[in-house]
Amino acid sequence: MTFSTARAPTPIDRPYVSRLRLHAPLSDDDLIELEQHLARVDAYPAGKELDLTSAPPFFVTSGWACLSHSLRDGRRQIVAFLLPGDGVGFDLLTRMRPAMDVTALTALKVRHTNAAHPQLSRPLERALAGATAAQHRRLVDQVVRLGRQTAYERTAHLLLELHGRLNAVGEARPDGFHLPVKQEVLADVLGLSLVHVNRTLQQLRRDGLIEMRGVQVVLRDRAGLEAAADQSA
Amino acid sequence: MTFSTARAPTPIDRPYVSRLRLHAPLSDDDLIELEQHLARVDAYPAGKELDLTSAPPFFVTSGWACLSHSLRDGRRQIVAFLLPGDGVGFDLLTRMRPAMDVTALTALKVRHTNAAHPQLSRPLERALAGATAAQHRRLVDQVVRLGRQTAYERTAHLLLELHGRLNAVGEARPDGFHLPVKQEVLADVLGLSLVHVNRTLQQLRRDGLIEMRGVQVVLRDRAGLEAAADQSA
DNA sequence: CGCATGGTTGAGAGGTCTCAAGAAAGGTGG
DNA sequence: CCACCTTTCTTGAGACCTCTCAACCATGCG
Repeated sequence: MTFSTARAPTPIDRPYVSRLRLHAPLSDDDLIELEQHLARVDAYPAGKELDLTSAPPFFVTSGWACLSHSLRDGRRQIVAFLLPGDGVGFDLLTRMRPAMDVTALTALKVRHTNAAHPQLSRPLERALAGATAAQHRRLVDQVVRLGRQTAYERTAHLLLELHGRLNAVGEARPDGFHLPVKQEVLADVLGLSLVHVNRTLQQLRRDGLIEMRGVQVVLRDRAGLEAAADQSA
Repeated sequence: MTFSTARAPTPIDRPYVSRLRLHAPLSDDDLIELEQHLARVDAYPAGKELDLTSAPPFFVTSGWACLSHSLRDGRRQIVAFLLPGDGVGFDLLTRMRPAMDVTALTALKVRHTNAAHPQLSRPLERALAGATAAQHRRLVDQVVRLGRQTAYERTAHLLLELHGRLNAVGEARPDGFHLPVKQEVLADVLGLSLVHVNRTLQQLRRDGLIEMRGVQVVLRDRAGLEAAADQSA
């Protein structure tokens, strides 16, 4: 993956473009401007914790990361997944330092802005604000999942969320996606134990809602999943 | 409660001033400017749902409200409490409309800005951003509570959060505060059943951590509560 | 081939839920 | 000021969901 050409960015190489375009139309000029604000590329191995204290905002260009908080006794809650195309450090939530860890869940590549507060054009700002709003909406979803849904419902809902997000940046198949994290990580997102995540996934499989071949997830019955995920008022 | 005098605002009448001053120093001129942006006062009875679709941002001046989401089958999750001094609609989170309800939990008074996007001075903007950041931090706390803490821990943590927030706007005693909501509401915030909230509060009482005389909560053993609330990494 | 890692299974314990009823508190009209 | 009614809190008992502990299996890799 290379970032040397500023023109004609392709969605594949630039997931953040796909992501931003969901929230506001961006002209070629906007994209060129965006590229000019982007500089340094960093890569991290899976498991590496990122230090955000002094780093400018960045976009995830490939791989998965997470925002998490750990309790004294080792319990960990993943607050949000950071997927390709996601911006980190642009908003107050992801710039929040104290007591929040950002960890690479897989091999991770990120692309930093060259300034802490890049001065962006209106459309870019609007797109970024839209992406931030979407992130906040997902955080609310996460609260509802953890507070009021069963393991089965939570899992169905999360799988749908992940598929939707990956699909938006061209990283999903129409009916499935690559899930590159251990069940332990799913447990930490879902607020469940590893064992129960395993059993819940099996139940979803037995019910014909999903299929899992290794790290590949197939959403076999989307309507069923959506019914299980509930969450609509 | 009157809002007619623009000068010499007192923290009691203007909880949002206390709140904002936590996050940035504000001069008298800043406060005068703020007052000029504030207009209409609305009052709502307990239980009333607020319509944010077309309303400009506002501050809660007295009473409690909440941001919540309900599932089809009636389960409700309160995402955040809105206490006196809290701003609503200034940031992306609380401006978020679809599928989020804002409900008055007690008799409520709010003070609207007269514009949807008031143009504020630097210090005011900084203070508002700080308040928003604090709100996001609390949302993360909420995720951790719901995902990884026991009923006992959640409850202790919430009581400390509420005391801290009320204290910051002068609505708490040093060792306690007025808790104007039913246990059912606490249940919906804590992701627990009403019955279990009741039992958990009793356990906290039996352990000598708190005291509850009607709606008055006394934090009898702050160190014990903090230990129980854990959540520090 | 053997180890390491991650997934799967079983069994029992524990936390939390639901249902249901009884006590306390608060408000209202006589 | 009391009687009554409603709301809220409290308590009990059993069911259920999820957890922990502890193996065992599958896969991949040196």
